[in-house]
Amino acid sequence: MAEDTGDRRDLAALLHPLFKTLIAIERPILAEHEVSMWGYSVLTALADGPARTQATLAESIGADKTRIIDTLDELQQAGHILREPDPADRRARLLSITASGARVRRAVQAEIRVAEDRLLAELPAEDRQGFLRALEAFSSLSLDEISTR
Amino acid sequence: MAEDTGDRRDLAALLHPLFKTLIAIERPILAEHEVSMWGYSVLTALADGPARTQATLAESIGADKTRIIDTLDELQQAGHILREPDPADRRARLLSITASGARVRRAVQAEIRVAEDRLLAELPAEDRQGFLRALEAFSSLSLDEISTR
DNA sequence: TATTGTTATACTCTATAACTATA
DNA sequence: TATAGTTATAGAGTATAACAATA
Repeated sequence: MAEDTGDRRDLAALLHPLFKTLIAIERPILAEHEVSMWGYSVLTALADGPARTQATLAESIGADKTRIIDTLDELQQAGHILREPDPADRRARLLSITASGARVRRAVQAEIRVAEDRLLAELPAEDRQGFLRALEAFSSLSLDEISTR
Repeated sequence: MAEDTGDRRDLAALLHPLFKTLIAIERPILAEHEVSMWGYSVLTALADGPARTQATLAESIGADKTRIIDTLDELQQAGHILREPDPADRRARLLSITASGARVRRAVQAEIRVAEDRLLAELPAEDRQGFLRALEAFSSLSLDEISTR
């Protein structure tokens, strides 16, 4: 059986151009729909269900609670999210996605998907499969724990 | 044959935590050897051969010529690179790696490799192979052209 | 006049701490 | 006093333009 002890460049160095390419693919699509990267991230999180506080929402997308405030302001002003004080604890803000927000998120994701598929089509089919499976496998790992071990 | 038209998250979103993990793996190793991320990148580029100008070196590692100047200062002061005016064109600086620089680069890369292998070991063997092969395949693509098409 | 390297400046992101309002 | 949200500030990283030396 072949093992992976051969020569290769650092994974970060290999991944970096790919990552930059993916960001470059997303940027114009997001701009066209007038949503920021963080805004899209928030919409994606809220599409799975409402959030009870801004802090938990921030944490779920790997952001700081102070960093998403402008994002929430924008999304609210655009009518993409609801953001209302929790009657049970008026310190907290209940966050949920609106029909408009859901529509934008779906449109953005669909366009990103098309562009990504065009990129993946450059790969041999078997490598493409392996790549996607490995990404799924990684995403089910708890990378935070691993890196600080 | 199974095609990859199933549901999945955006590739950038899938890649981001992995990329962050890889950076987190590299950071303490680089710190221990007192080299910055850009410094390591420069050493890696020069390990393949000298550079005729700073601008071409910068471009080869995806940086701006103005951005690597402090890095080159540090590497030179640490004795990791040689940086001397080209006798044939005294505007340009000939850049090459020293024995010390090569030693540091090898040590850093070896340690990074060990840590990365530990991470990859969390994946099923077949996914690991597919992942590495896909990365190699991507790196031989001209991603810059693709993203701006 | 063009090119190489350098410096200066501004702009974006991010991290931290301090503040307010509720509890 | 503790917590949720907000604001202010500073720092790192980056991009751009202007500058000095050489061609």
